[in-house]
Amino acid sequence: MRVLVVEDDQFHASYLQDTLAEALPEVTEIFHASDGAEGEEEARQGGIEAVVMDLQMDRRNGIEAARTIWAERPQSRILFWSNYADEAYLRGIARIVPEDSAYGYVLKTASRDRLRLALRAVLVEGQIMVDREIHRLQKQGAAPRNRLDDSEFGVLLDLALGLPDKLIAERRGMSLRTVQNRLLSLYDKLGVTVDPEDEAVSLNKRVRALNRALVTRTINVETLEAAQRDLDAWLGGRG
Amino acid sequence: MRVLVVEDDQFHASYLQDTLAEALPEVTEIFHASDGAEGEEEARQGGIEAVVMDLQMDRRNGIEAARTIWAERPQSRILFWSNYADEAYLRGIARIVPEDSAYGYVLKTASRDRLRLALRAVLVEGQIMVDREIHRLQKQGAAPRNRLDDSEFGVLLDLALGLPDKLIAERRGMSLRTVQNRLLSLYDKLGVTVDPEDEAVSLNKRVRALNRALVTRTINVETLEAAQRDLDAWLGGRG
DNA sequence: AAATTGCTTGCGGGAACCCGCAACATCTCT
DNA sequence: AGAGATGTTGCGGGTTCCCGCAAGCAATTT
Repeated sequence: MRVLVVEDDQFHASYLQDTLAEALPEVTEIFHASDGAEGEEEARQGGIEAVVMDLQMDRRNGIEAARTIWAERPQSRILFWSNYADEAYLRGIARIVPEDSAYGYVLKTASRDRLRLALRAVLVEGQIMVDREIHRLQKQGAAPRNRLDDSEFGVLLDLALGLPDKLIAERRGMSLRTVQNRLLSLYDKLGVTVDPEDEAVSLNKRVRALNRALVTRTINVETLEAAQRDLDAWLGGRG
Repeated sequence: MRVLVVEDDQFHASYLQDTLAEALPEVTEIFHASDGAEGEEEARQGGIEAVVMDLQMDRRNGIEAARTIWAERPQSRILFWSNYADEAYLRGIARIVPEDSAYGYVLKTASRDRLRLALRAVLVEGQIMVDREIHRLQKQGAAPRNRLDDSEFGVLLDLALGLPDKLIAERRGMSLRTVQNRLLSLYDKLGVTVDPEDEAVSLNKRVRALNRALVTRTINVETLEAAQRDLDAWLGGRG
């Protein structure tokens, strides 16, 4: 089996390669790329179907790279391996994973044993495996009705880009008032409230919503950058 | 010499320790902490005056840890060692470094040689040393008049927290209109413009400003969290 | 069939924001 | 001392935003 490691940190890369070689005897060759663009290229060249992918990388991040790899070879097995358990990454991945592909998500802080297990489960056995830490994150939101649905999340992204209500409405095919309703529930779920204590401080809701979404790790800067590209594309096919 | 390494990534930590031991013969003991709070504690215990400090850490980040270390022992020599060249970190550091302390800033992508050099220059020789990559960042802003001055940066933080003009004015001791002027120059410098091309899209300036500040790495999420704490303190002492 | 619940949409008004205009106050340069 | 250059402040008005209110529509319950 030929495995591609996409990881820009040299220490993590070599650790991964060591663990791979040691834990999976069926691995015959290990390729390496140090950013997303290079990773796509390598995957294409090598006819690779098993990938371990870092998420934060400079030129092109792991999610984008995974998207094109899956677009070209949907049966590829990809194990994501990241420092953070941001919900933003989960949404990004959930959005691009093909119908029945194998993938996994492990934190870099996981023990070597857990990494070995994930490597075997995803790359060899073709299972789906998500780190417990992360799964917890998904659930916790569900309890206090804090979880955003897709439509709210979309509006959040548009808001975060700075679009005015009118444009959001046009883009999402909703009426102005409906967009505003979405915003209201967003404010609610993100905890943008008029604290009964600090009655005095009334905040700018829009900015506050973006702020909260960031500090709760609902979105991150990379999400913003990706959303901006989508927006530009949409504006292009319209103006 | 006793050196403290504050770094939550185990690989980076052991790489640092190796390099330290090998490059600085005058090092007699190496202590290790894996987050800021622990780092402060260790520094206190060990009577440490030379520190290598990661910036992104969970419980308490490097800047905050450095602040308390310097508060307790201003002559401490601290080498910051980080993945990113965010302007936000530079400002954070510039804000807390005591009058004539030795410090340095090296990127994790720097070569081993450069790291060795920085270790010696800062920890042993007591020099100030900033990675070329980062220095470039500071300059580049200066050319096209993009650089924010301190007063603008303060207003940016308040804006990012969601404060309305009136409160910003009160907090910064400026008139309402002056705050708005600051905002105007902020919008200008951050590139929040009405693109003559896309005349159609008029954006929400405030949100857009925060968005731009984030993607240009002028501020980051940790900045936001720190600013929030400051704000809470200020609100507390006001009633 | 009627009632309940949930979502969308229009209307309207108060608040906040953006910003041109103009009057001053400082500081600098000649 | 006089002429700019730069920064602060008040005023006024056009926008956008926030959101209560109520009417309409669909799905589910009783």
